[in-house]
Amino acid sequence: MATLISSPETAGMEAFCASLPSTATSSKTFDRLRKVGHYRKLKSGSEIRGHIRRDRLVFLVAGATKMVAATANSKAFCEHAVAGFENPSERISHILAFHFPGEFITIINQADGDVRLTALTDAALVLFPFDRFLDVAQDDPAIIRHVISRSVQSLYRCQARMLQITHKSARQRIAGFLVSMARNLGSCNSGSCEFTLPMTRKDIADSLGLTIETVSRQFANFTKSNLIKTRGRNGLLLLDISRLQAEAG
Amino acid sequence: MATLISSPETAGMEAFCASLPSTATSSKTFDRLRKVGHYRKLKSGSEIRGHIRRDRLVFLVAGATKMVAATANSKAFCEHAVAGFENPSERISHILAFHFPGEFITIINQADGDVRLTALTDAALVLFPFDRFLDVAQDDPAIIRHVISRSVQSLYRCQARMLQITHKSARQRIAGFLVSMARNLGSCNSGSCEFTLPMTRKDIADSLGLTIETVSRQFANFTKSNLIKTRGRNGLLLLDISRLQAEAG
DNA sequence: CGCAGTCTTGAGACAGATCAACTCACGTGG
DNA sequence: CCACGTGAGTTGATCTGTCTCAAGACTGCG
Repeated sequence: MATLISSPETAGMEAFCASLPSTATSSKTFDRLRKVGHYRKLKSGSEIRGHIRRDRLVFLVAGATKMVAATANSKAFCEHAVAGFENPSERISHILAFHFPGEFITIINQADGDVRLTALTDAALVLFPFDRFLDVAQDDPAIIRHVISRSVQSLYRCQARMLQITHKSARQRIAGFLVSMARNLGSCNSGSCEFTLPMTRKDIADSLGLTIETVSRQFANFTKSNLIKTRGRNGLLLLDISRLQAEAG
Repeated sequence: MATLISSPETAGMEAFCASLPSTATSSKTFDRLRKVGHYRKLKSGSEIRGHIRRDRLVFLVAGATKMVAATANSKAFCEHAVAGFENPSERISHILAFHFPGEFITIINQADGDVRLTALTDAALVLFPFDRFLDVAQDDPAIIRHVISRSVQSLYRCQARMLQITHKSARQRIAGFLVSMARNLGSCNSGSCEFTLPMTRKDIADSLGLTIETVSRQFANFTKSNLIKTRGRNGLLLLDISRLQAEAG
């Protein structure tokens, strides 16, 4: 059990295995999963493309990522070439989710969906070809259930977010976003909490279906209401999470 | 193989089994699934509550259903008592999805999510306790993969819908909705198509994040544009699905 | 220190929500 | 079979929140 000081790679795999339910029968399964998985580091801003041939299951070890979807008509994306040449059609991009350490991410290779996983900070992940992962997981009831359970939870969260986006005001959406970030980045559910946002205003806007201007205005409003304080560009101090929670509705 | 004339119940189970991938090994699995599943008819308007103890997997044999989510603050729903006593807070309800024959539906028992499955028409379904379904499916690689694949697809569709709802105009959303209904209710992807909508304008509005008035106005607009014709309250004739598809963007 | 890009702030426009009145479809009971 | 009532749907007038366009301020990097 006591592991020797391990290489980053091994450490990543260990983190992944630790997140799975540990059953008596599964140490062999873990070994097999280690062989199928591929450890990888991702520099901030770099990405995994959606046009991969096979579906992938990704375990996020460290850092933060976003999943970006481009709609069909805005497909004429520049290839991220010079970085910052804002194509007007880029306005129509959308962030499906942010991810934090310990999460499973499913990248599926759907016809129209040009989906990309982009690192918001330097990140470490373990990549599995989906079918090969299943080949191994098949033999371990606990693991396969874990994967199904995660998948169902993702669906549930997606639906909850849909509710949020559809029937809530900009102020409510931002409040909800901040509470969620407090949980993910500051591990707090109440009181006050300080952390650094890994994403830009545009990322926030794109994930909530708003514009950067509206996001900025709401940050200003919350500051006026003494609910938050901004620290430079990305630093953030939430003063009363419970009240923010209430604002989110 | 040649089945005797079967009771409705048996027919329902057969329809369910037929939807699964048929592998050589699985006839025994089917028998076991039949034992775990519970066939049930649902009268139009009646529902399966979310406060069930265990997660459920539901297979829709016939009819149409909607999955309704009530947000936390509108929890003071009247218990559907006299049916039609419109509580003002009912405005804040949302339809997560419509379902049509052949679909798998997952009802999860989440803390805040007061989720209900309601029949839009008389419907027939097969209910499985999720964990018992998995107990059986576990032994059949093809089936467990099928379930995972369906689940992942649901997630994908949810994300696609999120895109739709977030960045599209009312006209685009309705166009997309109509095309989708043509596929589900009329089995057509192009040309013209006639069918009866099983849901009300309010259902449509709630599923697209609009108001009934806006939905109504868009129907009127499409009629003026010679894209659709309404036949009474629920009858609908789509005149040019391709053009509607284009309108959806 | 200066530049580039992000973020903030303001003024105006517009899509869709809201409020309100009206019409119509459909089922019920005479 | 038709008259009637009720809830669904339509249509119109107005209002509001968010987007859009535009200018300016700040961060953080080279």
